[in-house]
Amino acid sequence: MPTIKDIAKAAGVSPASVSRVINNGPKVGAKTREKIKRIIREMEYQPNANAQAINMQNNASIGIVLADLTDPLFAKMAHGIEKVAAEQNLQIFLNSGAFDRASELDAIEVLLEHRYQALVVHSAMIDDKTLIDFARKVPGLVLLNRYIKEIEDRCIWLDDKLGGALMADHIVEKGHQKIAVIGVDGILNNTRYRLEGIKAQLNKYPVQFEVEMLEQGAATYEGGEVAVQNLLARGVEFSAILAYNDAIAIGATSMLKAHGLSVPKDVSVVGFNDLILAQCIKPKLTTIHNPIEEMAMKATKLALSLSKNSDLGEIESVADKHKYVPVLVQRHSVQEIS
Amino acid sequence: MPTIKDIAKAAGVSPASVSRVINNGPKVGAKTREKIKRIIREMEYQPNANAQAINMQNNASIGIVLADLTDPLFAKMAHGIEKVAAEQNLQIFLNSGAFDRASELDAIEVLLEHRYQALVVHSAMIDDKTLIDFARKVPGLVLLNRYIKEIEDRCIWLDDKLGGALMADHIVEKGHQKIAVIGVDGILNNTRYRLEGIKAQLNKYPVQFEVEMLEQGAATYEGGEVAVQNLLARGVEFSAILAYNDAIAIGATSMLKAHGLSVPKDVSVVGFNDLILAQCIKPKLTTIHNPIEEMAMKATKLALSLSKNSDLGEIESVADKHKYVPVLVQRHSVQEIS
DNA sequence: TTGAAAGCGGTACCAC
DNA sequence: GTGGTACCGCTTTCAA
Repeated sequence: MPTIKDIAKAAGVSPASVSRVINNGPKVGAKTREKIKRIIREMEYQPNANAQAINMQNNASIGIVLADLTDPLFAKMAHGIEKVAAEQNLQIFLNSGAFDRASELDAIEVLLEHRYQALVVHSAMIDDKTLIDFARKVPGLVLLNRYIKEIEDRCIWLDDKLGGALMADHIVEKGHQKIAVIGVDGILNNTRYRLEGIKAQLNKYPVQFEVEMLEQGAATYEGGEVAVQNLLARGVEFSAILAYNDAIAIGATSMLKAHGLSVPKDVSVVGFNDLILAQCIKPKLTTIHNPIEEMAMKATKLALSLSKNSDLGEIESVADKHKYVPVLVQRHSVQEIS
Repeated sequence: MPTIKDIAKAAGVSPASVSRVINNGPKVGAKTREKIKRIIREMEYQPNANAQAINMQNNASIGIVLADLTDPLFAKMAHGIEKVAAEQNLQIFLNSGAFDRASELDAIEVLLEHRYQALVVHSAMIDDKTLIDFARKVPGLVLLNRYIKEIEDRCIWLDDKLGGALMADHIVEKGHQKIAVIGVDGILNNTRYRLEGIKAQLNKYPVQFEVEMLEQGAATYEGGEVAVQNLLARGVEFSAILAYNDAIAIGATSMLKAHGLSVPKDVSVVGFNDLILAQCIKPKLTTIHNPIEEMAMKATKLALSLSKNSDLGEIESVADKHKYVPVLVQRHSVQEIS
């Protein structure tokens, strides 16, 4: 693999000139430039990005860490990030955490070692404190889909509490009183806030949320099946299920059917995220729209500008611009009861 | 951000010793080692991966290029790659192509510039010739989900023709004669081979495949809806649909229902890939299982070993080990007719 | 316009 | 064991 020196030699010029040509720099004679370009092509020269990075003291591409590649929400995030990267003609380097604290940490560490300046990280398993440290150390690090008060200006998050409230409100307005909730194990803040939102909203009505109505499991289709299984086995009565996400909602629906319960006739179900999935199934799922793609785009832009210019002088309130609002999408999985 | 020299100075040792400690090298006194380690921790030193790479003449992580992050099949690929990367304690750098020739090319180029030695690329839009050139230039480059005869030892692919045949065979055996096919636009080889498989198999029966039975569109849920719309609008008669993938099959199902046609009573539908989606919907989709995750794992292992040792001395036939076999999964979207 | 040379942050060989 | 130092591939002054 030829180096810049090989090219220089072959072209009878100095490495400096070759470098100038590579970077479209000024101060190179037209014919010299042409000649060098030709040689570069002939010898199939490819600049060594590592060597470049070491000199430029930075890495222009944008690094992203995703907690879990298998979550369909991921695709939307990645897509959003990709969009703005493409606009700016930047490459993205994705490092996955595989939903486990150590590998999430590892992923960030590696990106840092490669000196990526703009980092978008979607961490599910790393604790606040560690993240705060990272954020303080790396100006271009932005947290996607996570809220940490101390560094809220570096977070892009969804108002999960409102999301929970929306679900609760809708279902109560439709006359439901016995409301089961399927949450998710783990330290995810999303879960906690959504649950808080649900409880808070329920309390505004004469509907009490009892702990036995809560079932926790995996954030998947199978998780939904199991949760319903458990609910039924425990003999709890419910006319509605509020699920942590669409996959769970659909798994739940399927298991309900398996037990001869029809949705929404016997049980109403509400999902969360509004993935394409929600529209594919019968009945179409009533769910909460999660503007994750927009959020991802925003996070990317923010990371990019922070990495270039640590002082953005944001006048507007951070909360207004960094907090995104979920919205209820009514479809056909909820029925009014009396 | 401290460098190795800063650490050396602070510890009162030479950069060489620090380097040894960082790389767990031998020939460092126990106390010296401890001292250096302490300073490294105190100063929060992080090795510069770019500088390391430039010296080691290589990049240990594995680079992957995926044609399209929004395809759910992607998640499975990524997951497979991730699995083996984790086993080997390697990081993966993913660069997405966003389903467009130029960016796929770009993605490969960038990975090459960073001198990644092991590359797994899933390219949908780049032509054979270009890919062959890349493969010849880069020993550790493996093509996932693609077959190119000239470099078949560097490809991991699905027997798409067989997949098509499986679909055709199944549907004909169930008594269907009027069989519509929904394919996909673009240069994807998968489409072509599957279609060939379908036609070839159909020809073994007294069932003729007419070109008007073919509808091409996007490989998505919406694509399936549109395709059925068109089929119906064109007035073609069919009792079965063979879809390029599950998403299309589900979109088609939905549109059929919208037109008062029930699956499988009025129309039978067969999908492809056997994603989780296929089991979520009603009726559960009869489809072709695509062992893409296994394939991805294999491709990764292959890339890794090729990058280390260009001569593997594979005794077994390449085709046996690189060609994967799709299998029919019967569920409830196909009905026998007479 | 061009080239020489000093780094960038490491690694590794060679002395001691 | 430890340190000195040339060098990896490239960028960027500074002179010429």
